[in-house]
Amino acid sequence: MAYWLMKSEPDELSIKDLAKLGEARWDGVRNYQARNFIRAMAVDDAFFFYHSSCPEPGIAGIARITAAAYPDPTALDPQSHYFDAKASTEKNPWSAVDVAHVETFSKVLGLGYLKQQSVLAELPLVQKGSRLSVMPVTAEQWAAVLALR
DNA sequence: GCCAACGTTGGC
DNA sequence: GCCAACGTTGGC
Repeated sequence: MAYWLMKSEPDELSIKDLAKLGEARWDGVRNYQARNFIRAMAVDDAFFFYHSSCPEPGIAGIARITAAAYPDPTALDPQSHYFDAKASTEKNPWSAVDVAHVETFSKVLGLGYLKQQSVLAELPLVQKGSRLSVMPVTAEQWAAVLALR
């Protein structure tokens, strides 16, 4: 089992939204590096749910993968914000996974706080200029963040 | 709203 | 293949 971190704008999907829904499709990833990580995910992999572009950026909880990567339908939907005119049913370069809520942290672990943790120094999230929205997390990093809850 | 940093596009 | 211009991300 592998560990990951994925960013979501809480205006679009927050950890509370996911808790209410139980399960959701994680779509709209439009970056090849992030997509490759999406494709490497397996059912029951866990990930940190990160809130980005919001008043309190940080890790808000945990979710898990319930369906491995499949073609992202939003790329084919002209009504979607994530529509990609170059994508087709036969050739859709984008992938989505299904996810389920596991845990909402009692407090958001803020980005500034995470940056203070030396054990997380290698995590792209805390590195200057990194905009990667899906990234792998090592077992050591995973355990370290759990201990901060 | 600002802006640094990155990714993508497209001319050559 | 290079690289300038542009668009996007995301913290502040």
